[in-house]
Amino acid sequence: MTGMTSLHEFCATRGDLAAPCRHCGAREFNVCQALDAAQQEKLFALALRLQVGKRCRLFSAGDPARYVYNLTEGTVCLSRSLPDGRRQILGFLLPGDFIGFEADETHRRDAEALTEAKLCRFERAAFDGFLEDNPDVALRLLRLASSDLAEAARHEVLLGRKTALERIATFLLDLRDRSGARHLRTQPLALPMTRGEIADYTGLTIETVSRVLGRLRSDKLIEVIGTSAVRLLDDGQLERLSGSA
Amino acid sequence: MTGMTSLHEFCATRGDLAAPCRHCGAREFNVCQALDAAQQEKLFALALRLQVGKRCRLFSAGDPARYVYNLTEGTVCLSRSLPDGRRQILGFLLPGDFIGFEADETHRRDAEALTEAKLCRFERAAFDGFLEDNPDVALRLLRLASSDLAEAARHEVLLGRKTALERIATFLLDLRDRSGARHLRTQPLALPMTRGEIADYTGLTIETVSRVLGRLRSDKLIEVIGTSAVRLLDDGQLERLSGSA
DNA sequence: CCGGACATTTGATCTGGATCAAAGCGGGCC
DNA sequence: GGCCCGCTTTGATCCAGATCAAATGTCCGG
Repeated sequence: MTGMTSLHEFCATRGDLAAPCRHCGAREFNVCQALDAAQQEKLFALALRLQVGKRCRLFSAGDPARYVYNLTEGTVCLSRSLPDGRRQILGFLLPGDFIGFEADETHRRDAEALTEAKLCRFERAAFDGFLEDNPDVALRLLRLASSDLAEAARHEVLLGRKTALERIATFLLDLRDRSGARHLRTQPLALPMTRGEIADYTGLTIETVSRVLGRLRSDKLIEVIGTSAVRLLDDGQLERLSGSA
Repeated sequence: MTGMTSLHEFCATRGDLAAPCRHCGAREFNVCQALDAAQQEKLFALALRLQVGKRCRLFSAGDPARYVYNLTEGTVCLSRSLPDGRRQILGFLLPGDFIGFEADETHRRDAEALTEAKLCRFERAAFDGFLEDNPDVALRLLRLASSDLAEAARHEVLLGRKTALERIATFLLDLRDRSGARHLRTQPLALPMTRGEIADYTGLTIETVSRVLGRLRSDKLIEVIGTSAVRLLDDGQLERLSGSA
């Protein structure tokens, strides 16, 4: 409990009072992408716009899955932990990512904001209803879930078979690509997560993450800017070091 | 290429010549579950029943995703490999599992039969059409994809944060549970995969897998029956050793 | 601009699992 | 039923990354 903000600190605005979707940064991604005007209006009527602070826990594994979310600003991480506290971070979510959809009524992961974040929140029941009325959206979501699955597969390869150096190179390149796809700045590339969070994503320790970043820096493959940004200086070499191709 | 059978060795029967769905062992699972009679008939009309031999590669990462499959008998493994040959097995599929659905037009994984296997194969385009006409099936598939994602998350925890002993205990308990859910025999529990495949699933080496199984055996937590079966002798202790609870 | 708490880096040592190297063995095939 | 060939087990050694232990930054609040 390190000063974690909680649900009652949400600063919430009703859908009809918030900025309309056409100004939303996440509009062109994922669920919201390619909704027609009528669909968008209906979906937006179900939405509650939220802003949450750094370290805010959106939900925890085991919680009833009452809501689904669409991230519009900020970074959120999904993780799962073992009873003794060891944690595996499953991924870092960026604006446009869809969060919290579960097969049954229970969350299987923890979701925590790494930065201040803004989200659209939907009641699960209402969202399910929307999906039933809009099968094309359900199909889009199915495609999204499939690409999440492909991404999980790449992460499993990273965790099961890559060396520390390969893991960090892969992490940096992936983050750069994902950030770029969302039109976020990639040079320098923001690292909204701590070294500890990078460690929990890559299956390493803080010290190893730090040492590998140090080595990449002294090899002039990256420039480390403060503690929360890097510049990738040699994509080709990083690619080679990533082990993926 | 160790005697791998390939596509032309498929022994294929047309849908209308094969045993009807009502005798299919996979009928009560996944996609086929709870289809009404009319839907089942339509879907079956699209199906080609296949039988493939041990080591048969169904598809490889990078292949165009022309078909989706429903496994009805046997075991199939999904994997991804690095260019230098290191392999990560993502999961072992049992009868009832649905295989090969992709977000775009390309497979992202390799799929290989570990035993002789029977499958229903559907043209991707025809299957997509069926989904459009049957939104309830699309929703079911979406739910399936979500639980696959939850399973991938558990596997990421195993690969990123568990010890060798915890990995093997987890693997054995999971396989037992999954086999049980499909009404397969669990005592003794069949291990249709080699030690090398267990190693590639758990992110370990063959030697470590063998040593850990040896230790579990000498601790009287399992009985090793030949090379392809085990008996779990102390679920509570295995559970504790699995690190998960 | 300063202080102080926490994040990060760096260094020394340890160790779980990998790697290298031989035996066992099992089960498919004739 | 016997004979291989490849799988599996077992043993000895090694090493990448973990752990333990200090420094050093850095950023935030006052």
